[in-house]
Amino acid sequence: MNSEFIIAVHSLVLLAHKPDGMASSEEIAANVCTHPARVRKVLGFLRKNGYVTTREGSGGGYRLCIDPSDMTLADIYRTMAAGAITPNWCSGNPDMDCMVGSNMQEVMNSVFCGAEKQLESYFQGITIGQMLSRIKACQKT
Amino acid sequence: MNSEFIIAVHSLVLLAHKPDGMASSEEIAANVCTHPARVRKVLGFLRKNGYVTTREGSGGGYRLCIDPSDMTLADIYRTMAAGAITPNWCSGNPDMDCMVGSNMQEVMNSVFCGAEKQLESYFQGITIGQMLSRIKACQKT
DNA sequence: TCAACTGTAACTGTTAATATTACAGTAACC
DNA sequence: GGTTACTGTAATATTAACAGTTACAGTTGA
Repeated sequence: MNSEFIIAVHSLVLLAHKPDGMASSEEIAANVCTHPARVRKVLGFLRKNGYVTTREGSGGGYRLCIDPSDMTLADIYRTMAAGAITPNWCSGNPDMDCMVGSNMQEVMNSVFCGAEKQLESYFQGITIGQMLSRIKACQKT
Repeated sequence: MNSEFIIAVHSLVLLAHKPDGMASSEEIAANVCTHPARVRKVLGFLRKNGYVTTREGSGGGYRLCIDPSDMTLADIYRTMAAGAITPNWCSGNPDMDCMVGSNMQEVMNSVFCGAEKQLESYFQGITIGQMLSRIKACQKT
């Protein structure tokens, strides 16, 4: 899985946890352990998809604009990492003579298409709100 | 998904398709479109796990030693690519003060652990024999 | 006007992945 | 018994992907 998915999820959980639901890229970056510029890039995507609002200028930052219990990891996966488990390397070649070699790409593609759906349906069952609950549960123990 | 998984699946389907169930690394490599040395490395793993037998020397090569309908992609995934969708990049840090930042790794880990299981159960439903059938179906159309 | 932000693009360094080379070991065949 | 055709494996390029960083223009509040 790519790290932008992780950064997005972590950022949203953090925003959901903050009482005022707001934080700057610098504050988020320190919590995630990465560079503020990366956070800005990732949260820029989330803004374009309507998950957060941003305010530029002094005192600005990012704010959650969807109920954490309405936002699933599947939404974030589709936005930030769609196709992440499908390999970018292909075996075989449609132009070759052999039946196996020439059709493998198509069959492999359908296999991974199904795998993506399977993964999405799993992520569909996990919300940002639940992630926060799990974190609270960790804290107690 | 890593390419070794692809190479393994492709090689096994090819072996299952061949009338004598046998091929050399060079022949497989040409079909997969990679280098014979990579094929030998991957099929070495498969041999250690009992999926193929090898014969060195002249006239040697690789031979399938399990019924294609008994071998699932889950078996191959576990052998060649276990943990492939779990990110190697981690956000947060257990030592930090913030509840979110300090527990995110553990929670994220459990999420991807579940995702792995989900993926494996999907792959469990696809056998090498089925892959070959799908390829034959492609050919006809 | 200054200070604190976001939005982006460009660049760098590092790691991971793939391709390639090389050679020792092994078995069949004449 | 020598030659040829293979596997096994390690070492070494070469390339692509990824995370980190810098830089600066644009925006907003005080």
